[in-house]
Amino acid sequence: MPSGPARPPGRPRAGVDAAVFAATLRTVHELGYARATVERIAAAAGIAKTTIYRRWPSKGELVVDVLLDAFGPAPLVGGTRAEILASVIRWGAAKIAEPGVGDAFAGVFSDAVSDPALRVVLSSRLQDPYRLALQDALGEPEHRVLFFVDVVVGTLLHRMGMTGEPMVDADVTALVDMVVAHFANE
Amino acid sequence: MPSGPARPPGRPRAGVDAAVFAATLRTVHELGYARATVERIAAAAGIAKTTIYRRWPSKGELVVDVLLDAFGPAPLVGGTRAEILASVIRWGAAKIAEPGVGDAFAGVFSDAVSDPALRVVLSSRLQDPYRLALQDALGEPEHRVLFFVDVVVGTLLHRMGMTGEPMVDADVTALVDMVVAHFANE
DNA sequence: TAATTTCGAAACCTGCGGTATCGAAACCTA
DNA sequence: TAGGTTTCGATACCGCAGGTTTCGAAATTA
Repeated sequence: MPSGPARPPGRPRAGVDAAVFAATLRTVHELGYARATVERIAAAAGIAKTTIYRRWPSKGELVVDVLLDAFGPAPLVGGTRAEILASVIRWGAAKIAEPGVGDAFAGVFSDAVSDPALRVVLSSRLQDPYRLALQDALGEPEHRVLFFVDVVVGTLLHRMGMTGEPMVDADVTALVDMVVAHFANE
Repeated sequence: MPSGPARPPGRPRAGVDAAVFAATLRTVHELGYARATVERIAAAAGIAKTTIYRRWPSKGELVVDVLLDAFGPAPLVGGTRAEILASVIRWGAAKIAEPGVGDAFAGVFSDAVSDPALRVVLSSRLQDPYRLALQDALGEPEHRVLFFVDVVVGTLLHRMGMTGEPMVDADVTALVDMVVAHFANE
């Protein structure tokens, strides 16, 4: 028998992560980021507020985990550099357009502006994995990929923040054209 | 006699706007947007918190006025379309890099994400004047200029929000190159 | 059954945006 | 100088959200 680490004594943790993630997106989508209080999210997930704070140290870090779960790994397969760039931009735009995802992203980004600790979490846990994967897939230096992320994510979030609606397809296409023309030169 | 509107009776309003604007930028620069409370801003300006709330209905609208004062009119003089685009991008980047301005911009933008009323104010009082001036100077339709603003402001604010520092000159140049190549085609 | 760990419910603290109150100060008119 | 009007400063206050503490009940192992 592969005697894995024996289960420790005591009541086991309930598997509530998926329910909390879904409840967070639903609540943020319905009420907006600021009115989606931790207490309301817990109620929507059918658990107690204290259970959330036992797993996540702050609302911001909870939302970072929600976004990691919502985005998943970036699809970086593709032929030419232009195709890779276009597909990752369209993938990001589509994810941000999903109910609650854009609001959650803009909200946690906003919180991070005044919270250096959260900014580190956002940068290291959410941005860095995609940045490293892009550096690898494109063979670009770090600062060029960081600029790419600033342009794509910044543009999509600015539209979301100013209008409350995700960017329409025609403008996503313009973004793809502009960015690909700038980065695809070999 | 040019009987202008006679001064109404009662104690005249003190001219505190300039002091409040400066105190807001200073406080936001030193403490960040969230910790720059209205009470601290008032203290830095040497006035009472109630005096601020007599003039501005909310912290968000105060900061919008601060930004209007800090940015001033956009410099849209210039020869070619490319020159106009480049100069307005560099002007925006330089303003956002001024102490407190970038933090205040990112902060009020963040607040607007969850506050539709503030979003309307931000859009109509801050974005629209520059958008209209750009439409006029470039002869571009509204949706193209809105896309331009999303790209430029979104990129600059994303960099500011993720790193806490304004965008360095080399990256501003890359932004200029990319946007000009996309928009300057006649 | 005893020990251990998590859960839920509730009370609680802190800080901030925003409001209400009220006496003092500054101005105009008579 | 006196009276009316408006703004100012100080203070207390309210609502709400993030986050903490407490404690008894539930779920598991040994």
